[in-house]
Amino acid sequence: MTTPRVEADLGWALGRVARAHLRTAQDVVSGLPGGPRGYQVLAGLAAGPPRSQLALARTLGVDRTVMTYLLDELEGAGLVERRPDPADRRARQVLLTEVGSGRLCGLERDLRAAEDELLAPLEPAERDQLRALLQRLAVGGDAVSACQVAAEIQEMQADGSC
Amino acid sequence: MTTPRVEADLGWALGRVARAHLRTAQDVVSGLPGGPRGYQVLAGLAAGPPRSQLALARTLGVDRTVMTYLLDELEGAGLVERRPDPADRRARQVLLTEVGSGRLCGLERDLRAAEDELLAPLEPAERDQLRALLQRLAVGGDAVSACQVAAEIQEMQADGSC
DNA sequence: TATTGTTATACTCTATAACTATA
DNA sequence: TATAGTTATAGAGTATAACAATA
Repeated sequence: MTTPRVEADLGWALGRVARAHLRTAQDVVSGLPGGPRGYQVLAGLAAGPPRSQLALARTLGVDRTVMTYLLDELEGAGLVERRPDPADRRARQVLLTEVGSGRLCGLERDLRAAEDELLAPLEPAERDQLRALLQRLAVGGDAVSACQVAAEIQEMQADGSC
Repeated sequence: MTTPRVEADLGWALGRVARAHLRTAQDVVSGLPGGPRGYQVLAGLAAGPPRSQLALARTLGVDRTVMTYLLDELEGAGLVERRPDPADRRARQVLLTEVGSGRLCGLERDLRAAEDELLAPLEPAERDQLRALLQRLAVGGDAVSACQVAAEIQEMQADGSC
């Protein structure tokens, strides 16, 4: 054995890849309020019914206090809109504005390109494998949800909706 | 489309999985100086020639100033040892102590078990796939290095060295 | 002049608790 | 009593610059 054993560690590999992706994403979304997190908020709002701040925070894996700051910035930039939830006056619905929707489309394209560069060491089929495996883990291993997500990605690409 | 589009995002999936792994690792290595980072230092020292603090910092992807604090703690706990490099009096060689080596073995076993739980949604073959793909990306896509790492993992497990 | 390791400082994130207004 | 959102504060983690010793 000549190589340090840490390279066999899943946590080490995950950390390195995640950090590398974060650096890439930061470059791509530079200027966007909230950085990569801000992008994820926009993506979390797209293609679905309006969501509460709390629901959004949970999908993104951040505290609800962080969501307040993020949305303050994004709303200030005119990318999202907060409106009271008619069904529950404690909650607020968050929506993507026209501007935000357009911005999201461009960012998704740029990010996809940057990611392909990041995944360059892998064959195209392997990249899809990695995406699929990580998605299944991230959605909680629920095979049905994972399958649904995969179908929607294809749909999205076929649509040309973005 | 009913599910938020963020779930199709690689950065989102990577982030969620990496955070989940970090939480798991923090539980497992609780009490170890430096937490998961401290474990990675120990793993980085195992099965190789003594390494300088800077080399170690680079593999772990942290600043060299962080390495100083980490090693202060680990050395204080008697897990590693710093000695002057006879070939370069600016540098210091970092070595695993007997205690550190033993501690590492136990931690590796516990971590492996915890990781299997984390990867439970995937079939055994898929877990290996994911590990392999992430490793190849993390070592920089160098297929030779990646292959070497994979061989060493098998060797390690066959060895029963830990 | 560049590099290794150390120290001190500042900045960014994150976690926590407290507060309001609703349910 | 519990929940959604906000605000303020403290802590961890990280980045930066400056320094001494050596190459």
